[in-house]
Amino acid sequence: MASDVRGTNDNGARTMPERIRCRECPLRDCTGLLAPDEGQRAWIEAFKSGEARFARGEQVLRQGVRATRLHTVLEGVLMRYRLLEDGRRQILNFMFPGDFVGLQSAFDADLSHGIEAMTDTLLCVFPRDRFFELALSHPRLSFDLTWLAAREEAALEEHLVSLGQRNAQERLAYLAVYLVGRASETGVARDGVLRLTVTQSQIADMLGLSLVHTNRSLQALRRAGLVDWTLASIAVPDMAAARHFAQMDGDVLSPRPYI
Amino acid sequence: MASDVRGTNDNGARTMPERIRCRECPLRDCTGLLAPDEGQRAWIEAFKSGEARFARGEQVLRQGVRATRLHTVLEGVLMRYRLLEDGRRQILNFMFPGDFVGLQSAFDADLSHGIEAMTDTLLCVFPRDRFFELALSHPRLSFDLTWLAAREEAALEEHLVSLGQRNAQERLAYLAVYLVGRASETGVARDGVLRLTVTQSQIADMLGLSLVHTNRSLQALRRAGLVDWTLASIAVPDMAAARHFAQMDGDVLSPRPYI
DNA sequence: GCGGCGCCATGTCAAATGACACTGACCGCG
DNA sequence: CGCGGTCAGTGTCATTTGACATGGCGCCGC
Repeated sequence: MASDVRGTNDNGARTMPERIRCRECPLRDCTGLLAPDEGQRAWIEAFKSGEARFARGEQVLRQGVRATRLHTVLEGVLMRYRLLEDGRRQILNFMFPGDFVGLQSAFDADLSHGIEAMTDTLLCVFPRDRFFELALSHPRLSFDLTWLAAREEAALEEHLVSLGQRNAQERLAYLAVYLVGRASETGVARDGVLRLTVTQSQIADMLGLSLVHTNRSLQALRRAGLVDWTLASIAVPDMAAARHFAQMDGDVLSPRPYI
Repeated sequence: MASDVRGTNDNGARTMPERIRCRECPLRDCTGLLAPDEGQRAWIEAFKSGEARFARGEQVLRQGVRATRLHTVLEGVLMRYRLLEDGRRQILNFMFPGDFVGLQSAFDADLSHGIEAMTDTLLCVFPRDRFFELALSHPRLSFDLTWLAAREEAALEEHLVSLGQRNAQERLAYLAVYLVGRASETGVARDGVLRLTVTQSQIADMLGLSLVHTNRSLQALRRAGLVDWTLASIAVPDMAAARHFAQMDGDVLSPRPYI
């Protein structure tokens, strides 16, 4: 990777001039994603300003600052979180390949959340300045963004149901199913196993549980054979059973567009 | 109202032929809203198919069915909720004048949530069929929808932070501040008092608390002088104090566009 | 090999929250 | 007027969840 370095952005991450052509986009063959047609690809290619890499643990966007870039995840997994003044942290969602990162910063002044890489990550970079222009001149693009925003909204709603109505074990089962599902869609996981390093502290901060209680509840789920979640991987041996345990109704997955 | 009845939709609500011209839209002078310009107004007027009224307690859209209409709230307050199979209910958000109702149904098959009127309500009705066509031919409209979706997303994130990180009293204070704020923006409340009938059971279902605990925590807040929330009204005597108590940082309110 | 660090695990106790049963106020209705 | 329904409020007790303290284990740098 070191040989790729051509510059450094404000976060210290490696930024590279555009190298991947959209027609060779790593997302193009992903089963869960709906590749843009040739016309759209041309607009996107014109919009794209380059790529950026981040290592696990690095901050992609910081809460409270005004971002100048928009991103699409090409490879890797990220998380979006919100910090309270006294240090409490709420993880809002996880982002997988194809997700559009930073829509909020396209509209708003300061970012109300931060974004951190959970794995080494490759992002497609767009300049914020041209977003307006592009969205207004390319309705299809704008439409797809609306679609993505609606999807994200639906995911947040699910999380909200979890935090509001499910107990600790149900939340954990829900989150495991959600993550493995998202990862499978996007080619990051297969066979109900997701190799991703998530600490129990991150799980706790996502689900509104204490660290200790998260630990105990994870063990209970493991003993029950529903979810086997270790530091480096999430395994859901029986998806249907886990979904039923967490009271998740069938949510139909339609392929997502991406920018 | 009875004299206005011209037809009945599948929910039993009164539907009327279009009577309000967009240029006389009740939203046009609302301080928190950004009225469309003349060009946009023309598209919207062409898109609009009529109006609908609902009384408090009526279901506007039912969870699990495919909706055929999209709405903009003209007058009144609604709530969006999600039911689990065993009867648990999570209230996801409240909708105020200017909000676009049913974006999800523009994309997805079945609705993952229901919508219920909290007050008597007047909605602007759009046919779902033409949504695609219109969004693709009018980028500005599509752009505004993205904007609205991003806003809704931000609200859900706030709620998520509440459920995940705040204790019962903080949640209640947060919700009171949120509701009074939204209502003030949209002209429904003034002077930190919102006259809106919300039962403690609804509050509990929004905040993931039991009914009893909601009751006790409300009383504690009342004794502390932070929030006075009764069946028919929500009063926040000192907004700054309540915001601080709930650890809400300043969120800047920019006027919302509407369709 | 040693110390420090990050993470998981566990024991004990306390606090927050929920379940259940009941009361009283209010209101619309016949 | 009584009746049933809805809703706020309370008392008591159970359960869930959190706080704090501690130990173990693998990893890494020195």
